This record gives sequence, C-alpha cells and structure tokens, in this order.
Amino acid sequence: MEGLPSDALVRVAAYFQVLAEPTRLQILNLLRQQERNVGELAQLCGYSAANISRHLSLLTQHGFVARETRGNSAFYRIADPSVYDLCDLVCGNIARQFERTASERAAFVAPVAPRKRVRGPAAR
Amino acid sequence: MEGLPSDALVRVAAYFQVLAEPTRLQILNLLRQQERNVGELAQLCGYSAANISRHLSLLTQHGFVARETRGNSAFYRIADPSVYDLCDLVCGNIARQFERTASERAAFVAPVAPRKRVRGPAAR
DNA sequence: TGCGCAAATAGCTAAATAGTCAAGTAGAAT
DNA sequence: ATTCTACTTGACTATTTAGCTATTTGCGCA
Repeated sequence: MEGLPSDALVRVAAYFQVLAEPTRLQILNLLRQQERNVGELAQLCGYSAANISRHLSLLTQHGFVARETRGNSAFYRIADPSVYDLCDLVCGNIARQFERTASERAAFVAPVAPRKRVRGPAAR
Repeated sequence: MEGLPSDALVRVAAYFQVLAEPTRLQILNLLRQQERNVGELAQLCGYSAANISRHLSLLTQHGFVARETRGNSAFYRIADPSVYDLCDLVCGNIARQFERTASERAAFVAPVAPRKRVRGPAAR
C-alpha cells in the first residue's frame, strides 16, 4: 500500500473499522465453527437480536459474512476466511507488545535484588 | 484466535481501531519512507500539528511508532514494520471484494448484448 | 386470509473521538 | 535571563455509533 490515493486510505480504514469492535469479532469467532442464525448469535453474545442483526448487516456489506435465508430464519456464515489470517497476525503483534512492555516493567522492578526468604512467617 | 476470552477480543478490537482512521494510515504511509517530525507530518497531511500530535501519541501507545526527541523537534519512526504486512493483506481482500462486486454488477449489465457500433455519429 | 414467529429497521440515548484553537511546556539560541 | 520555536495538552464542538425498545416487514403455516 505504498502510494495510495487518499480515498483508498479511507476504504482501508473502513475495513479496519468493521473489525474494531469486540462484538463483531465475537460473531466472527462463533461463525468460525459453524453457520448460525441471528437468534443463536444473539443468545451466545448476550445481546439483543436487533443489535446483532445490525452487526451482521455491516459484516455482510463488507463481505465478511454471507446471508442465506432458510425457513423463516436468516443464517450467516463466513464469506472470507482470510479475516482469520488477519486476526492471527494481529494476535501475534499484540503478544510481542506484551513481551516488550513486560521487559520494560522488569527494567523498573528488577534493580531491587530479589529478597531471599529465610524461614519466612507465612507471608500475607 | 480460536477461543479467545472476551477481554482479549477487546484488545484486538482496540488494535484494529488504531488502524481504522485514514489520517493515521497516511502517517504510517509517510513514515514508511523515512522518519519525520511532527511539523512535517502535519504539513504533509494537511492538518494542524496538534491533531497530528494526538494521532502520533495513540500510535506510540500502541507500539506502531517510536518517538525520539532531537534538537527541539520530536521525530517519529515506524516501530513495528509488520503493520505493513497487515495493510497489504487488507488491500488484497478489498481488491477481491471489488472483483466480486464488479462481477455482480456485470450480472445486471451483461444480459443486454453489447451493441455493435456501425458508422456511429460521435456518441454523446 | 389471517396468525405467529424471526429478522430488520426506526428512533432514541449515551459514549467515544477527530478536528479546532488556545494555553502550557521545554529546549535552543541569542 | 529572555525569547523563539516545536510539541503537547486542555477545553470545546460536531459527528459517529453501539446499545436499547418499539415497530414493521416477510415468511411459514393453520
């Protein structure tokens, strides 16, 4: 994405925006296993069906999931599995950040030598 | 990211949120070439230095960029190049979406056979 | 034809946030 | 020391949006 025109950046940002919401990530996670209808997803997520329906609408618009109406339910399934690769990449980055901050914290904590516990009376 | 606990989803969502903003993507794009100070970035982006400074603060907090003060300027550079892999992946997905919608559009337009232009008088 | 259920939408509220300008802060240079 | 410059932060506004409840739509079925 070297020299992207500004409206391309807008589009990429919109794509990220769809994924920038815990409830939508949870939905994607649930659909990883199997397709689900709105009511099931609502119950599993612990939100109203109206809310989940909106999220699903957004996910559909952006091509993350696909809708199929069957009986009088609407079933949703993953349309683009590559989103999971994306999430895995992000998880990796976050894990690295964790290590980084952990070692930074260590830089503050470590200087005081670890006290040697001798016959200590049950601490705490 | 199979069975992530809900606070992990919150963290992943926050990560995506940082990238869900055209101005921040533009900043990351600019820093791809070389490090820059706040004033330069502000001018290149066409926003106030205050605004850009805020964006840079967020990017720094999340480990995307690193700050180094030199002279009386603050220079920023990319701290985690893997963000570009992420963006490339997203660009690929968006491109595929484009093709998909293009072929869907074609399904509406194509049925009318392409008219054969015969000695046409300058159309339009 | 009308009933009943699932999903989608309308309308609302509260919270988050990108942008602004103004004020504060901290080095550099005179 | 004072001033200049660059960056940051405070305070505000406007916009977006995740959640709710209530209503409408659409399909299956009696």
